[in-house]
Amino acid sequence: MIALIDCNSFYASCEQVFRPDLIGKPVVVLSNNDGCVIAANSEAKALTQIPMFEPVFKIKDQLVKNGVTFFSSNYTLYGEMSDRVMRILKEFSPLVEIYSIDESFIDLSGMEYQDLRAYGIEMKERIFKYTGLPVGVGIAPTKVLAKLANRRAKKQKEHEHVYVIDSEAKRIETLQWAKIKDVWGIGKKHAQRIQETGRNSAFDFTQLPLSWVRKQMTVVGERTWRELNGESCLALERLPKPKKAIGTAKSFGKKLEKLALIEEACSYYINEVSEVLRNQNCCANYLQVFLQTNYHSERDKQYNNSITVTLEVPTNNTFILNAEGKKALHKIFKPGYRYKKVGVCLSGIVPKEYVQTTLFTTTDEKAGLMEAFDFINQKFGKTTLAPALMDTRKIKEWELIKEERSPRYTTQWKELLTIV
DNA sequence: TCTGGGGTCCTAGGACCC
DNA sequence: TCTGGGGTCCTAGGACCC
Repeated sequence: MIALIDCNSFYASCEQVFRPDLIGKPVVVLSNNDGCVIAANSEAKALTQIPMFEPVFKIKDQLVKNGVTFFSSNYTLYGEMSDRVMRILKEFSPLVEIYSIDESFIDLSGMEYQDLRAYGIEMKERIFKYTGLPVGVGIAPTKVLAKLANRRAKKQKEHEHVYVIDSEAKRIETLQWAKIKDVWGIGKKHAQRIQETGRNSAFDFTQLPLSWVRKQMTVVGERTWRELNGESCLALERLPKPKKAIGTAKSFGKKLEKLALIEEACSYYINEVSEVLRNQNCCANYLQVFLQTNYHSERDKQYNNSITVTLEVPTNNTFILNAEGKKALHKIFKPGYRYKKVGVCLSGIVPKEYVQTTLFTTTDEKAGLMEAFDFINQKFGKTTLAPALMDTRKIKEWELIKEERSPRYTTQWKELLTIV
């Protein structure tokens, strides 16, 4: 058996833990630049029918009128709260697959004859007691069914956030209850294609011939079909897989026209992704840089371009990547546009030990430099050392807007919760 | 005025090899 | 008259996830 534990309205719940005055009140969390709604607690959902990813400017009046509290996203806080939850889950099973910031699959094999519902309730209660975060628990023989069980736990009040599929009758009942679009792995397009055949529930989907599923939905759809039918196809992953691509791209706080400012943002991103790459003990073969104007705007002239640089020797060296990134950016930059976003992406990722050098280059003589660089930044703070291009001395004109960010209660001494 | 960010996997088709 | 068979690698595009 497999359990799926996920946190209810995770970001909003994290904010409420440190703001008990908001318990029972509507709370939403906004995306970077306070652009869209990315999380809403049940009170907020009930009150205003807020569609996720709705641009904030369109609904701000409505939110204010209904007394909704909004927060800018505070990923430092959410990441650390997530760690706490995952650590508690490890007390319940030796095999925990962290699937996302707010959910994990855990292995319960060998426990089939225990009272799994009681075990699920114990998880839920212990997590709430230690972290203040509410979670839902779904337990079933396969991952896809565990996802559905979790959904049922959350949607049907009488289950009190824990639901176990431990019999054929419960499996069928749950499949009949679930809509096809609610199944994990079936998105908008496939749901539509399935509904066009006159099938609406997850159960109906399991009755479709496998040949049809395979043809329309590839092997991915076939696995979903089998998992729903009780055949496990998706194993739990003990270790996180190394990343195949590492990228970052963020919208600027305001539109930018000057190359120098875009260059600065680009170097920040390269600094970030190369650090992630080094933590994975890898090097990258390719560096992609892209640049975009605001495609929502009808008034602005549009321009999007990207360029992929093949590095002479795979590297994770911030300075080499920065120099290459700058050259690439100069190639695609065109003056006269109001730019919205710059992004970088490292790919062709290989383990450090496998790097193939050229005939005329020796292995990186300055390898120790990056180690020292990371060590110092870890000890004294993120950008204690940084490429000059980043110019960390001044206020960043391109920086994200986060007007309503809560304190980083759990990671910054200066931002600890104070009780008056 | 204002619209997020970071990923994965699969397939078809082209180009190429012997 | 009649033109094989078995592969690999790469990329773009589609679909999905949180």
